[in-house]
Formats: sequence, structure tokens, C-alpha cells
Amino acid sequence: MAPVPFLLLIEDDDAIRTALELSLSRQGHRVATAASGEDGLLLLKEQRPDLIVLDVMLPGIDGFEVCRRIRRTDQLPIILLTARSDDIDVVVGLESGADDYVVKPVQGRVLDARIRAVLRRGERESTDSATYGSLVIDRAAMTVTKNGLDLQLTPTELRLLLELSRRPGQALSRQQLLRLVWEHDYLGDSRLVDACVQRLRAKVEDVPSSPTLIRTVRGVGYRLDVPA
Amino acid sequence: MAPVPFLLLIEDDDAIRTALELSLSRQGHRVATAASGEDGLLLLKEQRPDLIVLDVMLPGIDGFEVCRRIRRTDQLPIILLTARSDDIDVVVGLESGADDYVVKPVQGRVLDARIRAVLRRGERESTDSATYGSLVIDRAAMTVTKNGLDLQLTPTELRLLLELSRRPGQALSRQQLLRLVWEHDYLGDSRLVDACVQRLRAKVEDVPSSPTLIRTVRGVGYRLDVPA
DNA sequence: GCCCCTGTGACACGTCTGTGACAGTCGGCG
DNA sequence: CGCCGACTGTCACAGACGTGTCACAGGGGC
Repeated sequence: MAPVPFLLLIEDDDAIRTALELSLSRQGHRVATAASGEDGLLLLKEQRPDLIVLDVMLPGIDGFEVCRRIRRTDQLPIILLTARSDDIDVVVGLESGADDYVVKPVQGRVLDARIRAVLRRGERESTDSATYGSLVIDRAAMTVTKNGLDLQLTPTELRLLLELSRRPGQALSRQQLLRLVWEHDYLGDSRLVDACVQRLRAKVEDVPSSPTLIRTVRGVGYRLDVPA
Repeated sequence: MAPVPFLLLIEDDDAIRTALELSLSRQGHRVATAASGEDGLLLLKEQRPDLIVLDVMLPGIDGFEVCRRIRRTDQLPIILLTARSDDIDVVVGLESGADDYVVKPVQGRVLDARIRAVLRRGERESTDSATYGSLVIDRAAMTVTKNGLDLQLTPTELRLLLELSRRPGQALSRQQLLRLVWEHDYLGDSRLVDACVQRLRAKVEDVPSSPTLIRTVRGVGYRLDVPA
């Protein structure tokens, strides 16, 4: 990655956009800006930024939709800006594929801290393998090994594990996992996620009945734990 | 790592303003200044500082009022400057939404220390974890640890703690907590909140019988205290 | 000292999760 | 073209766990 992070800021409000651009420049970033989702998507193709800061409330196609479109072709990190401190937005945001979200009004240095955190995480991820205890996930080869032995994961199991390992230590709700792994909304809940988690545990955990890697977060969902 | 903090100093006395500006610049801050509340509010919109240092005694709209107006739309940190060491001012100031409070005459390096303290606090809060004494709340992982040991909180206990920690130092009534945590209104009162608080204390407090974190506010409800 | 408020333990109910079985779907291969 | 196997989604169920209620005791405030 370039020594100076290159950001694309998509925000329609002139005052906020200019202010954030100024602030982020002062924090040592290179910044490109766009005032609409359409412009943002175009600029994205031209300029290849390292990270996108994206307002949710945009005229025309909204931030969530922009997020989804970007995700269809690109994996670069996205930080959502949302006006409401509403948790619902947070959930929808992460489900649409964002890496982080920040509630407006936002201080420049807070945004900067989040940006750096996401970029750091990205660097870790871009390495081709991740290790969790005796488990090694090779993203390039798309293989998972336990104690050096190759695990035969099915496509869905693998996607589930990859999504969990994209955010190690972070609890993900069943809804979030459904969107991330299965890419569809459920209105009611189903045992689908549970069933897949169970199958994954059977292959991944040393003692599937008392899992140490894929932990249940009661009332929420699941979380991939990093062993100390 | 520290990017240069950008401050807005609102102070009508020319001598003090110039002196503080000079001093703060020497401490490594970037400083914008305004000589009145009106100018300050305008500059705020344009420049988006990281923090505001605000004199209480201003011609026209006074500091408290400026503070309240800022708070209506913004959450950025505010440090109040006052000439009087009067305690009443402290109370009014903190009630109007200030984050800290410094009595004039103030040395530049003292103000600098306060500024850095407030900014640090802001950065901590902006991350997904919060610390109260030996207690660490990780909002992303949905875990709570005490002295590094993982506490097994139940979903409701966790929600209760999260809601309290969203407003540290603020007393919340049982009604408010019922709405926030249980999401339903009760007409009569019940011991429900008390019971949950008790269970939470049993896990969170060092000495549950004399709680230091989750304090009872008689006749009102409960409050999460930040240890000094 | 009195009364109201709060802390506390027990208990029964309800919700959530893990689990095994089963059926539908899809792709590969003969 | 059809069979077969693997994979996946659904369902039902049992058990664990968490939760709300109640009664009562203790204590602080007026």
C-alpha cells in the first residue's frame, strides 16, 4: 500500500464534504471527493483509492446501494457515514458489506482513527493466510488445515468461515451472516445459520460440543475467537 | 502517530486570546480564533475543528448558550474557560454540555494537558470498547472483561450495561431503562430492573453489596459511574 | 420511628440453541 | 439422458439457560 493512504470521500453536503476533506488532508491522507453516488462509482474506477468514506444519505442511489455495487466487483474497505445513531443503520450497513461505520457529526480525528484501524485490518487480511490456534486459513489456496491436515470444507462452510475470519473477535448476528454468506434477507428467522455453524464446528473444533473457536453469543449470533 | 489537533478558540479579550493562541501553537496545535460567539459558530461550520475552547464571558450570546447551540447539532468536545472559580459555573457548564472546564487565568501548558486529555477520551469513546476502572466493555465482540477475565453476561445484562455505558455519569430512571433495554413500556412499576441490576452487579462489581460502578440513585434509578 | 424504596433469593415459565433426520437441488459422470 | 452422490435448507424436538415475578428483609431519608 502507498505510504500515504488515498481516500475517496463520497458526501453530498458541500459543507461537510469540504470540512472532512480539509481535516483528512491535515491528518496526512490524500483525498478525492465526489458529491453523489454516481460520481463516486466513476471516480472509483479511475482512481483506485485505498479506502472509501461513504455517506449513507445520498441523492439518487443511496449509500447502502453504492456499498453493495462496489462490493460486487471490489473488496476495498468502506467506511459508512450515518447521520442517525440508530443501531438499525449500523446493522444494515455492515450487512451491505461495509467494514466500519461512523456516526455523524464526526470529528476529523475520530474518522482518521477509524480509517487507520480499517486499513490496518486490511493489511492483516491481505496476507494470504490467517491462523487461529491449530487452524490455518489459506485465502489464496482457499484451503483450511487443522494441525496440518487438510479440512474438506463445503463451499458454504468455507464462505461462513471466511466471513467470520474477516472480523475476528467481532460478534456477528444471524441476520448479518445470512446477508454476508447467503446474500439474501430473511424475514423470519431460521435455523439455517445454526445448522451450518454446527457442521462447520464438527470439522473445525477439537471438541465440537464445547467450541473454542466459533463461539456462540447468546441472543446475538456467533463470533470467531482468537485464542490467546 | 498524533496528527495535529485543530482547535477553535473563542475568546473576546484580545490579550488573552492572542496569548493562548501563541501558547497553544507552540504546544503543537493548529488554532483558529474567534472574538465572539457568533463568529465562533460561523467558523465552526466552515472549519470543523477537533475541539473548541470557549470563554464563558462573551459579549452577545454567552459561552453557555454557545455551548448549548453547538451541542444541538454537534458532539465535538468543548472546554470552557471561566474567570470565576465559582462552583456554580462548573455545574452550569457541565450541564450545558461541556466536556471540561478550566479556570482563568490559565497557563498554556495546563490548557494543553486538558485538551489532550479530552481528545484522548474522545478517541477512546469512538472506538468499540470502553473502560470503567477494571471493567472493559467491547461492543464489537459483545464481551465484558474484568481484570482481563471474561465475564459471562447474559443478553439482557449485557444490553443493560451497554445502555448505561452509553451515558456514563447520567442517571437513568427505571422507565427509561425499561424502554431502552426491554423495549416496552410498563404502566405499573416492577422489580424487573432492580433484579437485573442486581444480577449485573454480582458479576461486575468487586463488592456487590457496596457497588462503585453501578450506583443507585434513590427515587430515580441507576447510574454508571466513571471511577476517578 | 415510620414508611417507602431497594436488595435479594427462590421458582416456574419461556425462549433460544444444539442436534439429528429428512428431503430437495445441483452438478458430474457414465 | 438419467443416475448418483454431495451439499444444502428445513423441520421437530429436547434440553439448557435466561428471565420475570413474588415475597420478604433491610436500610435510608424525612
